[in-house]
This record gives sequence, structure tokens and C-alpha cells, in this order.
Amino acid sequence: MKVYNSATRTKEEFVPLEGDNVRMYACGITVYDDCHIGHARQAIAYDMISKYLRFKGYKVTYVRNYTDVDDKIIARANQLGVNAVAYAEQKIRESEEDLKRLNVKDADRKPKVSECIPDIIAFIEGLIEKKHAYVSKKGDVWYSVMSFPGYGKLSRKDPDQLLEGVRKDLEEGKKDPRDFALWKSAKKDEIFWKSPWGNGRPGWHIECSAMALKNLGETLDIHGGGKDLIFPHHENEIAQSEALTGKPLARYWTHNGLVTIDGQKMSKSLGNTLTIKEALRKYHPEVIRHAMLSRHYSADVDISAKEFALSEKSLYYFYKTLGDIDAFLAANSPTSEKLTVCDDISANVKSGFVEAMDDDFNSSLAISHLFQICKFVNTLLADKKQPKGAVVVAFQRIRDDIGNAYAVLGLMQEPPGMFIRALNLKHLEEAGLTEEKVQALIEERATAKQKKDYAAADEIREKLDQLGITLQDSRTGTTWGLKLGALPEG
RNA sequence: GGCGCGGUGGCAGAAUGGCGAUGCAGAGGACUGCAAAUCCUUGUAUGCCGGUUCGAUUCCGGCCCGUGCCUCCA
Repeated sequence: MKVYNSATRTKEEFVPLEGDNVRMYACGITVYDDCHIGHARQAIAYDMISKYLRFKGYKVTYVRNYTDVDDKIIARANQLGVNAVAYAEQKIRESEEDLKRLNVKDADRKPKVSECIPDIIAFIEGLIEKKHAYVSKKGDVWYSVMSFPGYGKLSRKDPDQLLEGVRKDLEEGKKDPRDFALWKSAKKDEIFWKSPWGNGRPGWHIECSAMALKNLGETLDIHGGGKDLIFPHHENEIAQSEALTGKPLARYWTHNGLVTIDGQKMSKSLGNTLTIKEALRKYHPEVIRHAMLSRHYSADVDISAKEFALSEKSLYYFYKTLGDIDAFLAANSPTSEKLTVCDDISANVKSGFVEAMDDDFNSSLAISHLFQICKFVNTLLADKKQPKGAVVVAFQRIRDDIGNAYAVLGLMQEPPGMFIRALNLKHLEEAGLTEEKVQALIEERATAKQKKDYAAADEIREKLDQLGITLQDSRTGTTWGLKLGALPEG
């Protein structure tokens, strides 16, 4: 298995530090507002990675932290007149609900800054002792960037060049503009903890170093986070942790790509953030996961109504095929006959998935295999020459392998009928129709068809078609479903 | 300005030192009262200029364009 390591800029064979144990840390969120689709992407990316590692048989300990002490949280809490930690706690609960609906499995440990203050203080004390940090008169503790020779190695930044463009007016007690805060002395109306340097709270970067050390030890196998965190956050984590322990912080640095909306970066000022809650109101959770996973985790993904519609359409096809498999399996029994097709894909579902995912978690490629599998299934269903018992055997295998393998991506995990019905009902609602109305129209059309009044029958179908509902005639009657042809513009 | 990442058909998106997946959309066909669904067939792409190489979309250099970070950011 290969993993792209941002630190070396190469794909490397994945070898954990200790046998089958994988220690994985991903920078979680600062909980000051509703989680947006970018947070979802990060969570889904590391959800997929941890699930795949487990699928491969590794024993994974996955830690994802919460920053519940931070300027923005304090500002928001003060505005609302509530306790900052309590406010953060509320936002943590909400974010967990959002992610749970997206079928993101909880990390094994979810440390919070507010619960790790003693560990953070101890970490800082260690850095002061080793002369990598200093205390100002005010009671701030600063990390001395130039005391760490490797500073800039992850982000490829030259400390000398970092000096340019940096604010000239040094904060009180700060010796070098590049230094960053490990401990911030308490300002008025701010939540604080006691420390050897007076009342205050931890800086942002130190949290992750301390929590990773506490929960996973000196060297992580995989460290993850959004690529926007490479500098300064991850660079600073390295400076802190490696200065203290003298060991590499992580064997593999991974970075997930960011989400843009209609080609633009999401930001509060542009007013184009899409929260997870909003997305879930419009799209099925698996549709959102599909949209996130149909590009490689390290690439930026652009989201638009068109992208979601495309994901919806793909999943509709997959699920419809799975539904047809289930119907076939319910009606037929396995035999020891053999298929006569020359290319039996049923044996390769799992290996195709593994091959794709072994190459730096190529979920995009893994998903594309589903199209070939579904095409194979549909071909078998139409091929009346194949012995049914043999088709059953092939289908059982395909069904099991898809269910097991694609659980890693959190896709194809619903009963097909339920998924399709949910999608259909959503479109029905958008079209301003009800099931009863559609059913009545279907019956009206059936009567017209019986009278061979095809013009009237077609008129009804045309009317529904314009509303995005398609009628499908079969021997057993007429069913309705969402119209798949049209994608929204843009 | 500094540092990084990327530019693949109409769109989305993999991969690769030699034949460039897959999906959507388009075209044609089978099926159908007509459709839909499904299946079959099919056209269209590696930003530009050099270099290395028998051969480059892939490796190297330059340019152009886009984008991220350099301040909080998943």
C-alpha cells in the first residue's frame, strides 16, 4: 500500500512504526459555528482512510481533536453571554450529529483542549526547559522559531524569507516576529486557566502537539489535516513536538484538498459557505459522500448543484442495479452451473477495489469500478442464455463484495429500494407533486392506453416529464421515478 | 512579492516513459405503440516552448494561466 507523504512529496510504501498498529491523528475543528461542507470533506477523507486501514487489517487508533478554546469561540460566547467552553460543547454536539448523519464514524479519541490543559502546560514547560520557548513579563510564552533548525521543512519555507512581510511592530515581549504563542496571558473577560506563568490559555498550535503526544505517543504514523493548515499550523506542530522529543512527529503527512463552491473558495465574506445541515436538507448523505470521494482526497473539489446531481445520478444507477440483483436473488436459487460469459467480473470486485485504494486511497478510481460492475450485472440480467443458478452465484458474490468493500467509502450501504424511494420522494416534493397525484395520473394514462388513445397517454407522460418525473412501462405495469436526463446548469 | 500545488475531450475525473480509464452530455442502434430503463456502437482531450530519450501527456527547464498558503481557516 502506498501513501503520499506531503513531507517528502512522494508516494511511499506504507509501513507503520509498530507492526500492525497505526497511530493516526487528524486536526479536527475549531467549534465556533456550524460545520460546513469543507469540514465534512476533511472528516470524510480521514473516515475513509481509517476505515480502509482497518479493512486492510491494521489496528488503528484514530484521534481527532476539538479546539474548544479559541478567540472566535470566546468572542461568540461573549456575544451570546454564555460560557465559552459550554458554547463550544454545544457546537461539538452539533458537529457530531452532522457527521453522524454523513455516516462518519467517530474517532477513537476526541480530545478537547479544555480537558488537556495540564498536558499542554507540561509540554510548554518542557520546551522552556530546553530553551525552545521563553516567557514574557506579561505572562505570555513564545516559541522561539529560530531555536529549531528544521523550521520550514514541511512547508518548504525559508525562515529568512519569512521575516519579510511580517508585521514589524512586535507584540510586547516577543523577541522575533516569527515566534508564535504557546500560552496567551488572560485578557479581560476571557476564559483562563492557572499556569506557572499566570492566568491564561493555550495557543492554537501547541494543542495538537500536546494531544497527539498524550494520546498516541511521540511519533504518529499518519498525521492529517486540510492542506491550508500546512503553514503555519503543521509546521509549528513539528517545531514543538520534535524540539521536545527529538523524534519525528509523523511518518506520513497527509493533506486533504479544500472545497470550493461554484469555483470560489468558501468564505464568510463571500457568503458562499454551505453548511452540512444545509447540504443534508437537499441531498442524501451518500450523495454528499459520493461528491466528496469522487475526486482524490488530496485534490480540491468544486461543488455545485451540477456536481451533486451527477453524484445523485451515479448512485441512482448503482442502487437500481443492486435492487435488480436483490430481486433476482429473491426469485432464483444457486446451482453449480457455470456462466458462459468470457469476462466474469464477479471475481474481481474486491481486488479491483483494493488495488485502487492501495494506491494512496484512490477512491475516485474505486468508485469508477462500480460502473463496470453494474454494467456486467445488467448485461447478465438481459442475457437469457446464462444459466440462472450460475447468475445467482455471481450476483451473491458481487452483492457481498460491494457491501463490504464500499462500506469503506460509506457508499452502497442502504437497501436499494429505500435509497431510490428517498430520492424519488425528494424530487416529487420539489416538483410540487404527491404520490397519490402521480398514481392517479398513471391510472388515467393506463385507461387511455387500453383504449389505444396514445395521444392522451403521451400527453400525461409529457406533463410529468416536464415536472421531472419519468414514467416507465413494463409488463407488470407502470412505475414512476425521477427523470435522469437533465442536470442543472453550472 | 515569497513559497507550494495544478492545467487531461463540451463537462466531471483516473492513469501512464510507448497503446490516455470511467461517468455525464452528444450521435447511431437494439428493445418499446411511442418512450423510459437497460444494453451495444461511436466522435471529441494531455496549456505553450525547449531539453533528456529510440520514444514524453508523464522526467527536466522556461513561459502562460488557474489556485492555495504567507493573518484565522478543514
